[in-house]
Amino acid sequence: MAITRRQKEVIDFLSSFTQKNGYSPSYEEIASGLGLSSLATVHKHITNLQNKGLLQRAHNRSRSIDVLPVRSGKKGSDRLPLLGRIAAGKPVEAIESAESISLSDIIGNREVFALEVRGDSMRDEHIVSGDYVLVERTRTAREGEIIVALIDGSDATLKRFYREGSMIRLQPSNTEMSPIYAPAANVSIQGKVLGVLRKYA
Amino acid sequence: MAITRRQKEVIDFLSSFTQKNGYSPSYEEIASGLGLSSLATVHKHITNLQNKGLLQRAHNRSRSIDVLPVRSGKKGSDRLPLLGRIAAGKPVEAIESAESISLSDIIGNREVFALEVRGDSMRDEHIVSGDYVLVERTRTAREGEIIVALIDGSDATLKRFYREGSMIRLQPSNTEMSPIYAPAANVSIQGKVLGVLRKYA
DNA sequence: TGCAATTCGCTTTTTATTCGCTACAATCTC
DNA sequence: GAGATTGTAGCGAATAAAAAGCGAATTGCA
Repeated sequence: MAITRRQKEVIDFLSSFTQKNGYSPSYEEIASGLGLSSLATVHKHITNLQNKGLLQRAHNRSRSIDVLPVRSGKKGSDRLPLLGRIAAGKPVEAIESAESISLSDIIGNREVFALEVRGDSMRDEHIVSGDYVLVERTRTAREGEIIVALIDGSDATLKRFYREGSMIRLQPSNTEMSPIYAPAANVSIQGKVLGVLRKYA
Repeated sequence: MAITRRQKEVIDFLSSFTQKNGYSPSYEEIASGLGLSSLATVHKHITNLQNKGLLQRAHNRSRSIDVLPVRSGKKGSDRLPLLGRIAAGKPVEAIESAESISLSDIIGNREVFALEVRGDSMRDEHIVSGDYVLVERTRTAREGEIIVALIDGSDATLKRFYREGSMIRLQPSNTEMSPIYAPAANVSIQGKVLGVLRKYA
C-alpha cells in the first residue's frame, strides 16, 4: 500500500505513543508531537490513513484511534488475505487471526475441473451464465448435492441430486423449470460441484 | 518478458529504498539515486516497468510505487483445466483449446483481498451470505461497478456505484432495499469487486 | 457546558505528468 | 544490405494534481 513519508511519520508517532501510554493520543497531542499547529492538518492525516486502511477510528470519539497491524500482503501466490466480513450498513468486522483463502481451500487433494455455465437453470442457486463451477470428478453423490449428470449418456446438466427409491430426481434451481425423473441406471454422475468462481469484466 | 540492464537497476533501487524507508521514493529521489537529471526519464522508466507488470503505481499519487514480487511462473497447482461449457439440457460443449482458469486470471497484478459476505443486500446480483468477494484495493470506481465503500468514515458496505452530480448513489442489488445517497466527500471507496468465490460445505 | 473532533476555505509545497526533442540499438522489410 | 520501424534511454520546461499546511467556525459526545 502506498504511503508517503509524512504519513509514515504519523503512523510511527501513533504507534509509539499508544505503545508507551496504553491509550491513543488526542489530536492536540498528535499536533505537538509532529510539530503541527492546526488540528485540521492532523485530522486530514488521520482521515487519509483510515482511508488507506492503516488505522481505525470511531467518529467524534476522543482517543479512539487504533493502528492496524501491517498486512504483509505477499503476492505471487494465489492465496488472498481474508480481511473481514462485510455486511450491509455495518463496519467491516475484522477477523481475528490472519486468515486467507485460495482455490486450494476448495480443491484440496481432489481431481477438480472447471465448467463454464450457460443458461439460467441454477439461477435460484445464484449460479448464473458466465460463472465457472468447480467440479470434483466423482461417480457418487449425496442427497441434495449439486452435480453434473449425464442423462441417457448424452445430455449433461447441472442439477441438485435426490434419490427416490429406484428413481433419481434431478432438481433445477429455477422455479420455472421442472425436475427430471430418471431411472438410476440411466443417470451417470460426472462430478459434484465444490464451488463457484465468478469474474467481472 | 525481457528486462534491460537499466531497468533492473531501477527496480533494484526502488526495492532497496522502500525496504529501508518504509515508503517509496519520489521521482526526484529516484532521479538522484540513479544519477538522472530529468524527471521525464524517471517517469518513462516507471511507466515501462509498470507495463511489463513488474510494479504497480497509482496515477498522480505521491510515492505510490509498489514493486511486485517476481511471479516465479510456478506451474500453478491452483490452476484448473477448463473442460467446457455446460447448459441445461445440452451436452457439455467441449472448449477448443486447452483452457484453464485460476485465481490469477482474476487477480492479475493487482492488490487484492477477500471479504466474506454477510447479509442479502446483493442477492439480486447473485452474491449471497457466505460468499467471498475478491476486492481490488483502489480509490476510484467507474459507473455501475460493485464497490466496497466506507460511508462517513465508519460504515462499510457492498454496493453498485453511481455518480449523480455532486452526490453518489450506492445501489443495493436487492429490490427490497433502498439506495443510499451521500455527498461524494462522505464516501470513501475501499476497492472494487473483481470476482466472487463460493465454497460449498 | 466543555472539550475534543470535525468541517470549511484557502495557501504553499511537493510530486507526478506531459510535451518536444536527440540519440542509439535491435528488428523487420524490401 | 539499405532503409524504415520500434523500443530504450536521455534532456529540460511547462503543467497539473495531490499532499500538507493554516486559522476559524461548527458539531457532537460525555
